[in-house]
Amino acid sequence: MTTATRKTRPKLKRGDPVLGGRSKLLAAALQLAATTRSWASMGLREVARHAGVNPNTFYRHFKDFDELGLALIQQISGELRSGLRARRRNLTGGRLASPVSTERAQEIVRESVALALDFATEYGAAYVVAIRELHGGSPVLRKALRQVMDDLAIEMAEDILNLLPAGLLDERTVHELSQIVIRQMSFLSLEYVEHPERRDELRLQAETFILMLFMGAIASRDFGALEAIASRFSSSIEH
Amino acid sequence: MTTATRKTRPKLKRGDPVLGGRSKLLAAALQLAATTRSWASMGLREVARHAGVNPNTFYRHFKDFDELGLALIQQISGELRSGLRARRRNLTGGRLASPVSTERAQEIVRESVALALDFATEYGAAYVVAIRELHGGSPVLRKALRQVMDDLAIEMAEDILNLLPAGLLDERTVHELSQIVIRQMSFLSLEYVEHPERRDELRLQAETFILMLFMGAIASRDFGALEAIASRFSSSIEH
DNA sequence: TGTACATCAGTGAACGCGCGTTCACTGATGTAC
DNA sequence: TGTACATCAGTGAACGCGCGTTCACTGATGTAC
Repeated sequence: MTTATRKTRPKLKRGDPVLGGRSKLLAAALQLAATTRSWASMGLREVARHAGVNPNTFYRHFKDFDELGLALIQQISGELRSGLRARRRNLTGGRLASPVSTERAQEIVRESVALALDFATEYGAAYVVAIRELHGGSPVLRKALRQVMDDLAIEMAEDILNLLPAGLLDERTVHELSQIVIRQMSFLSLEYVEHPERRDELRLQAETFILMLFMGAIASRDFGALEAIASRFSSSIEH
Repeated sequence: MTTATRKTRPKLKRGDPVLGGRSKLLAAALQLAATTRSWASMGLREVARHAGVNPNTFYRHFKDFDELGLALIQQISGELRSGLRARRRNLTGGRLASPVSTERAQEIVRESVALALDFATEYGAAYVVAIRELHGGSPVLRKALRQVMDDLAIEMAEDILNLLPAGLLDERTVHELSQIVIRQMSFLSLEYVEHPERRDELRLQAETFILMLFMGAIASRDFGALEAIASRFSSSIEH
């Protein structure tokens, strides 16, 4: 062999960001998946190239792409949930009084939606990839991502149950509504990441949707009263 | 060259299904995309192999995969919409009277949800692929599929506007609600295609969701009445 | 009704390229004594 | 505190394979006259 010019793990100067091949690969895969095509269509060499790393380095850390994907999901969902938890403490200030003030409810919804959109800004690439792969090709990733969504829904349901006057809506209903809201918000967040200039429109749409859904749940406890409201707002034109 | 055994277009016997290479490729691509991986990760040769056709035949009909995908979308969305239109005529029997009967509304929702689920059964593979590629890798397909969803929402909004007592909800609101319902139903339909045994559960969830959403829209026209309902159902335990 | 010809829809062979994976190697880091 | 050694995280070269694409060809179908 000639005089060895073989590259090896480069010496770190003090203060350098410690980005080993593993982190580089994770970041490169996320970025590629977000900007280019789907997870399944990425190539090992392509990711390694973007990470500036030998293709072989992949095998040092991951068995296959699913494993890399799971690592990414674990990392980011962890950040996201701890971040959500921290910021949520600021806005849930004790249970709502009964009779519920619609204004106060609107305020809470507004803050929560803003929170969700802020996170979409912060984790744009991850959002895009996560929602794509939620329906995507790999069953392993799909399952993991559904779990993340379910966990979010469960936390949201807990918050709401703590917030609503006791007895107004039962636990099961609140959990189902939370799931629906989380799903819908994933749609809207994606739309927002792709078109940030439509923030206000999307924000308003989300707020209205959430309020209507919960109001409907409450109103459905008294069909009679609801029908009375409806008849007051219908024109008398019939046939 | 030896005695030519080169295959060519096989002679059709009368009564044979006329499945040219084009149709075979469309069917094979749909099936592969539904059962295996995502659109972007399919290969030309792979699809041709499944179609039992020379790889080259692909180029006789399509420039690339986007073109094949668009052809598929056009074909299936056409079938779906004309099918929907036909079956819908049976259930929209004139405008609802005012005061609205909650029972009659429930009935209509029930029939509509059943209709949607039936179509999901019929077009299972197409549903899976469509919803996957709605967030998928190809911008061309994504755009086309969103258009399909939007068109569905528009038709749904028209139906609802014809059904509701005039003046109860304005056009814009109904259209937004329809969009939300279509999105949510796409989620639930996918779940249904993957777990047909959960039909009843999913059906009920869909019906409840739709009713609550529209009831909420109606109830939100009178916050005062809504707050009154809420206070009647809240426990007196507060703090 | 025939006939000449263009177009269509298929074929097989061949190309070069990038891919995933394996191999043998190497220097830095961590650990037992 | 040194030292010997195992493990870790990286390297480059090489493999065989499947891929997309191009080429030249062919028989069936449609069309103009």
